[in-house]
Amino acid sequence: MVVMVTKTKRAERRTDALSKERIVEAAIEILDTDGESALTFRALAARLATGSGALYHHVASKNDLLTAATEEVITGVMTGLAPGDEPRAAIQAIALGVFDAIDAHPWVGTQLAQEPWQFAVLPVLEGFGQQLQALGVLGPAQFDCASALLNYILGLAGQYAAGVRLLAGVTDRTAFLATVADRWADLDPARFPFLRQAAPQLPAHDDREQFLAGIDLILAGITATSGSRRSSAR
Amino acid sequence: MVVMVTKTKRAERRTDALSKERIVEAAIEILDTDGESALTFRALAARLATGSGALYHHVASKNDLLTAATEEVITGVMTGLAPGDEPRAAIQAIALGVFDAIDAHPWVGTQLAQEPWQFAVLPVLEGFGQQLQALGVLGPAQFDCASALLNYILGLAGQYAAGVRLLAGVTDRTAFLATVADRWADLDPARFPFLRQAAPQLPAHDDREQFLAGIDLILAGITATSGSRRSSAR
DNA sequence: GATGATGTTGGAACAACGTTCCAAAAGGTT
DNA sequence: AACCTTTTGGAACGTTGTTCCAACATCATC
Repeated sequence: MVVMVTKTKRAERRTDALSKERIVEAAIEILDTDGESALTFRALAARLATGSGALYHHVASKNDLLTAATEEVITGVMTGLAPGDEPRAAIQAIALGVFDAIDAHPWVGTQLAQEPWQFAVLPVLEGFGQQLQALGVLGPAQFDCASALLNYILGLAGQYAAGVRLLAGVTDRTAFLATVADRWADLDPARFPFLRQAAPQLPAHDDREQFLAGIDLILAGITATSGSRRSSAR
Repeated sequence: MVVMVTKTKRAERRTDALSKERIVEAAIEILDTDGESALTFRALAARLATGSGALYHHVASKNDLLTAATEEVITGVMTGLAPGDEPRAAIQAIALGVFDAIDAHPWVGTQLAQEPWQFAVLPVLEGFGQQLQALGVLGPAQFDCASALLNYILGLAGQYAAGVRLLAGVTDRTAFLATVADRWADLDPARFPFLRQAAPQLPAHDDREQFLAGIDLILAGITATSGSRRSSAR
């Protein structure tokens, strides 16, 4: 009983001690509950009952903070994956994991779309590459395919995050899509026949399902082009 | 006096008169020459030899300004396309047009990746949809495929723009990619075998070529899954 | 021409932000 | 106790988007 209080006083001295982990955790809470625009160093300092200057002893900048927060979410996604799947299923699992993470934390989508060279994307790209290798994709095509998958996800990340940003309080995504559909339906019929025709299916569609459809499309392309025969549709 | 009929005689009053077109034009010049961070209402007012307040009589907000500038560039791309092409070639032409526009104006990439619901993306999506229809893609798959192509482009747009932002003055993109490659080569071999192996080909690769490879991949997937013949490469 | 009405201009002012600075406090070591 | 290092927290700085408002220009009407 008495042995527990031996060393490491530093960690236990003050329960409210500041640390990068605690700051990132508080930042994620603010981002999740009040949105990206609510994350300011003043709001963060207020929540942690400290001053802005103290935060800068643990965090280099706001960019550093957002990067760390994104990293936290993405590594959580990648470590939670079941290994040993069939390559195609594994790729879908990775993609869906990122999608769900962005669905739960839309600010991650903004961050990934805006800073795609940050560390957080590397585990995703690595995961794609490994599975493509397992799929039998050869040489430089591996990187092309992995990059295509990643770009597709990053594009959707930005789109999804922007949608949430436009909602700004409205929790109903269907209502948002209905608004977009209305705008599409009012477009010039001569210039936008396709969008006018596609508008009705916009509010009804399932984001997650369409996302997976895109992944399957790319996977089908990979299968078609990387096999022994080259399907030149000319 | 009840005489207040508007005659809408918005004639040209002065040659140096302010207008939304002139403001957008000046904004594009600043964005192109000095980068996205250089575009402030003060810098814009200085370049147009006026005050910030005057600008707000023609432009609602900075977002409005960026949206208008992006629209200007994208409509320029879409109207410059030669019609009557074969569908697959037409899709590639649209994609390459957007890619080249982002290459020439990296801030367009930022804008598209960040605000994908703005008007500027609609002509692109419409173009894809029309060509897919011509390709014989049926029903809801049209929208899935068009959306996949668009998301891929938007993801690459953000990635490309972020790369330029990180360069910040260095004109050599190869040098930037070499830096990234070095960082990849230093990764943990146990966790990142694929990226370490892919690193050497990073500085050498052609962005435009890889971009087209991704488009071809998606097109191959479309052909494989939606055509009359199903190329089951199993 | 003079006169209002209407819209434009330009610069000062405001609130908010990220960031820096620094004096006080806390903690650890001798 | 005395000293040094790290941490804290709040004030202050410079910059941003935006608003406000007094001066100005333009034009239909007297």
